[in-house]
Amino acid sequence: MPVDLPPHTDADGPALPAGPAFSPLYQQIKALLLKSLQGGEWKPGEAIPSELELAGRFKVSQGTVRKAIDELATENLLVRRQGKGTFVATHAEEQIQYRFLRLAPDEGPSTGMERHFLDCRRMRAPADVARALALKAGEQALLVRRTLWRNQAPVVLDEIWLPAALFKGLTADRLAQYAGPMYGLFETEFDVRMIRAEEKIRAVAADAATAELLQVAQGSPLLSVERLSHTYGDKPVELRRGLYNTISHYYRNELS
Amino acid sequence: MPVDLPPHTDADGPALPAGPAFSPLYQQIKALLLKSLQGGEWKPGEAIPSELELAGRFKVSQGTVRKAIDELATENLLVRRQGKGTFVATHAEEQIQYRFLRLAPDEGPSTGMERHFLDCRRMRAPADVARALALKAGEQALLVRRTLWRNQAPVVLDEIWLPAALFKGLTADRLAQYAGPMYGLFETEFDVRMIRAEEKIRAVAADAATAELLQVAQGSPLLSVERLSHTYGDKPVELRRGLYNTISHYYRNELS
DNA sequence: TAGTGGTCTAGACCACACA
DNA sequence: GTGTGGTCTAGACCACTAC
Repeated sequence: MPVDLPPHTDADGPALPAGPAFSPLYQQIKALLLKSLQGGEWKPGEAIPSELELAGRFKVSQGTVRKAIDELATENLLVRRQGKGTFVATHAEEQIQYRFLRLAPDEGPSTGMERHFLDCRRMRAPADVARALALKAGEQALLVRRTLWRNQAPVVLDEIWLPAALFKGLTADRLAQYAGPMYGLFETEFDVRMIRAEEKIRAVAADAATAELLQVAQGSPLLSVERLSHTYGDKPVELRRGLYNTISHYYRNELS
Repeated sequence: MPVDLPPHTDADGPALPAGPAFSPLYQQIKALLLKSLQGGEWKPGEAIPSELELAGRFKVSQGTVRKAIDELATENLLVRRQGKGTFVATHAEEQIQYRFLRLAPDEGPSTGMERHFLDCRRMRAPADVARALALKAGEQALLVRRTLWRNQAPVVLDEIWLPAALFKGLTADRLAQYAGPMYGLFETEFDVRMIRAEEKIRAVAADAATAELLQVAQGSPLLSVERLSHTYGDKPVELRRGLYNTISHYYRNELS
């Protein structure tokens, strides 16, 4: 690539205002790797080619490939394992903890929670959901509802909105049968990889229906967690509205 | 340093189980830089010596210093500025936004908020506060209470607990006079730098006193944000209990 | 023993800020 | 122009994993 694509600012005509800046070689390599990931050349959990091989393929030094991979690794798209190789990140084998779940119990270990699926319906996406998921007007969406339990008590009620076009054949049964994180099933069965998400968190009062499902009094304060998840290319593919009972759990966050 | 401190695993006796592992040179350099930061050799906002100079001082290559600085920069302890130098991170000149405040308004720009200080009292630390701040039994603490306002309405009520020994002379007046982030004042006036924090978030119901201060109905759901902030060496130096009215604001978070 | 990622070096050159 | 961080290279060697 360095032969065809000099790392300098695009040499062309008189200087444009707010020009194209400057793209380091390793950023170009990173973009190429990203394209391969997006194109499915390497699947989640698989190893990508070795640094030396990639360096040969792209005609750059190993150090340059390294820097590209470094950035993808800090973004959690790749995982390096010394002596073994570099692997595509996956939600399907997060042994310890669900990667995106920030809920921790006040006491005891942060073990997995029991999942109960309530229903999985196909319907026209409401306006706000359609907007968040960038669906065309009237496009179909799936609504999955489920609860998460710990110690025989419900803690979380999730409403999960998905573009129906991407998840053909998804049913509550299929969800219930799959062991492991939901995002793992999305990867292996529907080829949808969750890369990044934004959450908006508020405190709300439980309505009657929610109160019953979470076994709390109506009006009880609940944590409302609205998550918008994205795949490659920052494409939104899931809108998840969670209500958490934070009597014996809390949402943890790190600031730096 | 590489002369006196070979980067190999500590050569000593028969292999211990779970041995001391192995410390790369750049990690040792990083530790030395950290010590200088902690010791106040370079103050927040100041430039540290150039990479070349540090390389000379430590007798390592520029690349090794670079990697050490890289890590400190991604941890937000240092800030690199091309062409100018590398600077010690500071809360005192965060022009855009308070670094640790994750509260955003539903609409409009995330501008600064108006601060009203209610009081600043010195007292014996309650047991839970003492435990969190690692204070000795009966050691004195400061309790600062304040509200944050936007658009002539109160949004946040903070209870801020500080070790009295570190903040001699802190008063509500002094806080009110200082323009800019509170952590900026802590840096310049008390030489306490906030590096990292953990937050535990829950939904709670407003009690009578809180309801009045935040101008909401008693029992209204509020976001409870308990923040434990640390300086160098992971020493806890602030326990902050915030209650946020999330009617027109939300707590934002990024997952990856 | 071979292959992979991880560390370290030395040197050349580029982009940016500032005087 | 000088000094700073940023990029890129080529090569040596180390640590970990697997066979």
